[in-house]
Amino acid sequence: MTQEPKRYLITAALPYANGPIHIGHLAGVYIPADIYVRYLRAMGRDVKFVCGSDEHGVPVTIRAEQEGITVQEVVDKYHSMFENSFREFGITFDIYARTSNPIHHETAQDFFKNLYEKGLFEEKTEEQYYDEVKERFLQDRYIRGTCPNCSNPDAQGDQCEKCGTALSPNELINPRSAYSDATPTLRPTKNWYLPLQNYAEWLRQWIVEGHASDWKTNVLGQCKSWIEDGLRPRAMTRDLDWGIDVPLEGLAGKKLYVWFEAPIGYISATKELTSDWEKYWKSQDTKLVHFIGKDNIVFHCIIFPAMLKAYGDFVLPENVPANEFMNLEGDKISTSRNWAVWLHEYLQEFPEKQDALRYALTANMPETKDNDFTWADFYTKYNSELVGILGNFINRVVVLTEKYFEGKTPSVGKLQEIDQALINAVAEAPAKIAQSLEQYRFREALAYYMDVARAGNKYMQDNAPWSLYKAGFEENKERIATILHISLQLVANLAVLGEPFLPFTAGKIRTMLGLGNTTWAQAGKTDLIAAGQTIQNTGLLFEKIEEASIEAQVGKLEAIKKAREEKENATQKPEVESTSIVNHKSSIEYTDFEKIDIRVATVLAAEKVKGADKLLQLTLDTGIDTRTVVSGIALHYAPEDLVGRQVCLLANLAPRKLRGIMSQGMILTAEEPDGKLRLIAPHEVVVSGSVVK
RNA sequence: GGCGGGGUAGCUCAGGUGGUUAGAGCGUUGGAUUCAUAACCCAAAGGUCGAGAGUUCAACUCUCUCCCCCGCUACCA
Repeated sequence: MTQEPKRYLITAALPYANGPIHIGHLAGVYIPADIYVRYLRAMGRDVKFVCGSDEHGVPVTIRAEQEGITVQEVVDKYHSMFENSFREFGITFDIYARTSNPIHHETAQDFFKNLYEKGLFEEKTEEQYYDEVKERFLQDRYIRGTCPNCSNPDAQGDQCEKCGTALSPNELINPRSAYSDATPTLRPTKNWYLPLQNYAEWLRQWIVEGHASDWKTNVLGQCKSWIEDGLRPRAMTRDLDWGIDVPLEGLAGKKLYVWFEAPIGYISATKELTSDWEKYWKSQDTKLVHFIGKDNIVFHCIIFPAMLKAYGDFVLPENVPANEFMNLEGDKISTSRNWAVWLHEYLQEFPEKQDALRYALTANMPETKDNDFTWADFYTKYNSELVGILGNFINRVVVLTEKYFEGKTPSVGKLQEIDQALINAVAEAPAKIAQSLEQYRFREALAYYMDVARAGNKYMQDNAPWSLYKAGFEENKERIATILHISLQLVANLAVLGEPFLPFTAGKIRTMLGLGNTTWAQAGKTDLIAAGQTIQNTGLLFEKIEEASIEAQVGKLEAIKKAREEKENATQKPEVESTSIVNHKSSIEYTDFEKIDIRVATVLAAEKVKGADKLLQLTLDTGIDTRTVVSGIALHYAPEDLVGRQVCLLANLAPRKLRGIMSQGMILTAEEPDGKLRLIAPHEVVVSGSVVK
């Protein structure tokens, strides 16, 4: 790092092919990456910018089911949508690949085989939910059941869409397969795990010690937290239909874990791009930078580097400048709830306004914390900054040049102090902007860029060439010429420096000035336009946005919100009417209660769970069987006091492993306000197995 | 419950090895100006730097406790 890297490999997170690109993706990943890359290219550096669609995993299969089309159709649809909208938006990937490409399958399988043959995986056989009817293992999302939180009968095994609670399949009441409605059973299945704990010390040194000063605090903190928490083996294969086959014999229906193969997509995309790909991946003088959102930190900072290390030879990321999230009008962006500003829609509804969005999202980039995008802010930022400061400055220079010099660049005369001051300010700008960009401080870089335009406006105002013109053009001609000459040079700088941030605008300025492609080396110079060069007034760079078009956008979002609220009210309200009963949870029907099997059980044995301070392992006589239940009451009851006691057991709760012990039910307790737990039991001894209702 | 990040002007955010009047952009108000898309330029108002306690000659900056937001995670069941 002390010396300049020979080449750069820049990756942007692979967008997942189950929904369109929205402003959150842009602000978090694609805009910063593209700015960085455009800057590097302007610097004349050797850089490759790779990305592609991530097409495997469970959610695309769900999307296919919802839309009633094949999975292939889903990924094809989103892949081409991504490709088009990125291109139109000016995100300049050197290659936009896809993980369904054969070259990716081969690369990912080779990677797996390499680690497998070195014996770096742990094989583990575990119980997984299985659909006996369809004869397949069920991923979390394919298990449906009643949400324990809001009683939504169609909650998925990983999350309830209604109330947003994160779930695991065991939490669902009455779990059933999404395919067949059959009750899933547990079946053993073998999978391959990457023992991340073996890389913990190496990761700690590399990240916590090695990158303490150059990685962003949010990234560093998250990594530290993971490492100190203790890394565990992570399954690199899954029981799935859709994905890349595990390259071992006799393993039908087993695929590579998406988060194993997706980052390898960066490698296969580079392979597809150039036969020289190894130079970018295996030569230590390459600087690898991953642009991602904060949700991807663990995969890019822990898992993928561990994989690369395990394989050997590969370069590791020099930096992973993850951004936080962009909210929309105060609410979290959500694809499934349709709460987003979609790129393809924006491009259609605001034609030729790519830079407006690029500007708003860069100026407000969630670099250190979550940020909020509002249309009102977009509107004022655009009208007051892009139109008022940048566009207006350029326009006034061009118009004055037209008026006073027939649109030809006048020659520079004797410089005054005020001219020199501006020239100096312009000369300093590129280094300032570059330094911010090198540190991934995009907002700051953009602000410095705008400062150049501000300086231009001030220069105009202070020199007021129009006053000199009125006072007498002939006697002031040299001075007016000098002022406009310098102003035009400044406009040229706005094109050069603006290329990373506002590429479309930069292009338009170049056309006006008759500049060819520019490089960063030209930035800061004030001889970019020769005297006599004709300036073409090609019209305003930025037209004001009408309030109506913003109102339309806000209205669109309000409609979505209203529809959602109505839907929620409609599904959960009707019972609660003229009663004055205060419910802490939403009402349920008797049929909901009927699903619950509570019965009295007698404690046969009780012991503390090793290594857990809150858990007791209980053996219960339920009247119908003898079963094990793990309960978090160790702080409230001693094991010996429990033997022989009767307790109430929620008997049909899905089994769940706790501290390695399968718990087959739940003991009911009353929780006092101070957190003290008391067992619920019948007042008199009853027959074990008596039903509570 | 634990961990990580954040809580600084109306809005979006900078900043600080503790030390004179806490910064920027936008917004607001006033002024100046008219080349320019009522844009630009100048100026002002506006903050008990999440709350409380402590350390210190001195804290927004350090320590502790607490509250709120975002994320991760667990021995919630």
